[in-house]
Amino acid sequence: MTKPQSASVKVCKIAIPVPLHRLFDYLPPDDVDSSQLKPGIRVSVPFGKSCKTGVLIEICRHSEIPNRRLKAIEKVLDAQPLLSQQDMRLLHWASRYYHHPLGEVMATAFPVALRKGKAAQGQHEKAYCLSEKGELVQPEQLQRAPKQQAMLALFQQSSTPLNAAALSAWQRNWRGTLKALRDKELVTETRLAVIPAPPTPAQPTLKANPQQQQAIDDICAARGEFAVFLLEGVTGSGKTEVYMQVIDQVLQQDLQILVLLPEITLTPQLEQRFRQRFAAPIVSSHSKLTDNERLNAWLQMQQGTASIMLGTRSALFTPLKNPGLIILDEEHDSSFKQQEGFRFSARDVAVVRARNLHIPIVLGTATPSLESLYNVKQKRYRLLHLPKRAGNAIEPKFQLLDIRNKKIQDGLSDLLISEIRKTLEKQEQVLLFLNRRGYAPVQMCHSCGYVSRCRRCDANMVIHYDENRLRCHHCGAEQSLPRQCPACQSGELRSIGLGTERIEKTLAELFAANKVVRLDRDTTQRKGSLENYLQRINRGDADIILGTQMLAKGHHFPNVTLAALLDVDSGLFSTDFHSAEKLAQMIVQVAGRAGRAEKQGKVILQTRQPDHPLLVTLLSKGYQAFARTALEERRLALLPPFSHQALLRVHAMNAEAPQVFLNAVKNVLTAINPGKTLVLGPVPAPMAKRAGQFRFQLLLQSEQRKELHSLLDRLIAEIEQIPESKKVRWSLDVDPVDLY
DNA sequence: AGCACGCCGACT
DNA sequence: GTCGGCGTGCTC
Repeated sequence: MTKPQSASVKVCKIAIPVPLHRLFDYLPPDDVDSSQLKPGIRVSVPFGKSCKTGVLIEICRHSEIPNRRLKAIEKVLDAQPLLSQQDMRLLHWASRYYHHPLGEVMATAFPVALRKGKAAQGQHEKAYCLSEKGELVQPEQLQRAPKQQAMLALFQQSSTPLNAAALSAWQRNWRGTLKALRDKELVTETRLAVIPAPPTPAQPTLKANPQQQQAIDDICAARGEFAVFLLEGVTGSGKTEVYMQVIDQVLQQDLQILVLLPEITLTPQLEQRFRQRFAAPIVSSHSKLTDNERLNAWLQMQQGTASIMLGTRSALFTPLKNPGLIILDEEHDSSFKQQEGFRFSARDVAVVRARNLHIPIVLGTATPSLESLYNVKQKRYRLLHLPKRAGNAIEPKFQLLDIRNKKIQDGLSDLLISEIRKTLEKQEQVLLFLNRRGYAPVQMCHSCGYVSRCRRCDANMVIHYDENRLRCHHCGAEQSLPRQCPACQSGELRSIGLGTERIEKTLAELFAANKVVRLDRDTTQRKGSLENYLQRINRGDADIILGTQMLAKGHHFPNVTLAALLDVDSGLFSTDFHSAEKLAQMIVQVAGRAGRAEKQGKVILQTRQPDHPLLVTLLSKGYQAFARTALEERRLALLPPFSHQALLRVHAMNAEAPQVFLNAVKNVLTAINPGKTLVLGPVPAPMAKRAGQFRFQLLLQSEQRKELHSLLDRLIAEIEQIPESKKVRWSLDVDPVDLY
């Protein structure tokens, strides 16, 4: 039985996570009192053939859609909105600023469990412990089942119940073994309390040096008001200590702290330090946790039962019952910018969030982004500078190693090899950095020149000898490694270029007596394996550490005294104007890994461009000087931050459609453009074909942010009218950081 | 983005 | 004769 529809029927505007720039109208559910329909609650609605979880935005009297076509909300999921009005405002702002559909923006504020419509209730996490029987059984009694034997021993050694995360860290396929032990009633299931056990006694705070104290005082003086601090300090300058002492004071006011970090790899380390220090509930949120773990963490911050959250980019929108402070560490790191879908910058949105909440935010880094330095110049951010701590590590010595016309074996020059040997003889560790994984980026036939290209991308397949496969790093396509040239059937296939896997094999030959550890996405894919490697390295159970990006991200390797970047040149010649900044940050960050104790470190950069101004300025005058020069270049070229950009990206299966569409867009733009905004393109994307899709882009640039944004508003309305838009998929990237 | 509908090639 | 390829269109 349905209610008679009176003239005063209300219409609910729902934000649904689909890439469409509009809200969807629904009738209120017939069994629910309208007082329960508060903006911000989640609702389940029929959408097309399926059901989706959306957020109620507003209730109005009328709909543009004829009433008889309206469907009713199926279910109200929340009694109260889970997000505060301020956070809803922030999401509306982000949707407008990034010109991204509100439904998708709203969805990113919720953990996956809530996006799927789960109730906003904490889930007690499953854990396992020994049964009474299990405590008595000797593992040796399970002779015919070595895996069960090992797991039983693990339980007998552990003083606490083990959860899924702990078991995964122990072994990848633990579920089968666990089931066998539970069937034998040696292990039983328990539930872990949501709130962690009473924390360990807090460690005493260290005595801050004068500069640290100044920073702490400045930040604390801004409590309860909006202020942005750029905390610049090289590795070893004691940034974390500043964070912790400020956090301590915020905790004393019973306020919460949100700490954002670039990658999950850093979270466990910092979490451990925080747990030793604070007698306050700490939760973390990153992609290696299960949906329920992340839901629990989110709810505990929302309800105020946890005081500190450590999380990655997606933790930015975690609701805070009593917000007190936001800390964003490694602010220069480009992983704070989401690179698909809702392409937001967690750093920039975090600043806006702090402003809305009237709380301070601290951006920490050893290598500030040019945008942040510019904001300091504009007096929008306050700079706090921590010099290197006296008595701590000595500045590493840089050496530009000119490898032109030098003998070089798989990317390692003779001079570098002898430096490595010298370091190893002193029982010290070596760190080698190459930002390319796999064995070699190209496989080529020596007799006919055939190259193994990806069928779906404008890219070559990368050789992975370890798995005996060819892989495309852009679409994930793979095939087994051919033994013969597929084109001419000759056996002369060669590996061209370098990857970490190849260097690893060369190092194993050159330094057969030493242990080499390779850290890249291929070797650290498994949960907990990076932590295992890092422990190994710090135990001294590794002599040469070789790896990609992830090496440059803040890990402490106290015994490394030689760091080398095997190929800096590939970073020098990119079309993207950000690349110089990224390379400089990378060099400084890698250098930060070397020589941290009393031993002076050495940093070697292999290059065929020893006179390149970027390298010369950076090495002779330091990062600050480099940044000044780079900013001046941006100013002269009117590039960001001296102008503002938005990139319209388009892709389609059809090769012509993207360009045809963008030409039409350009025509529209010339008609509505007030004149000062530059329209550059359309041009093919740097990788014109990727995963079978043809890609084009159009860049808009303006000195006035307002002008750019009002143009984008009008453009989006017009785009939907362009007939060609139906044949392509398009998206906007506001403040793009890389043009891929 | 999903998802269904719809019209043309290689299979039982 | 059908299964299924992806071009097209729609979602309140």
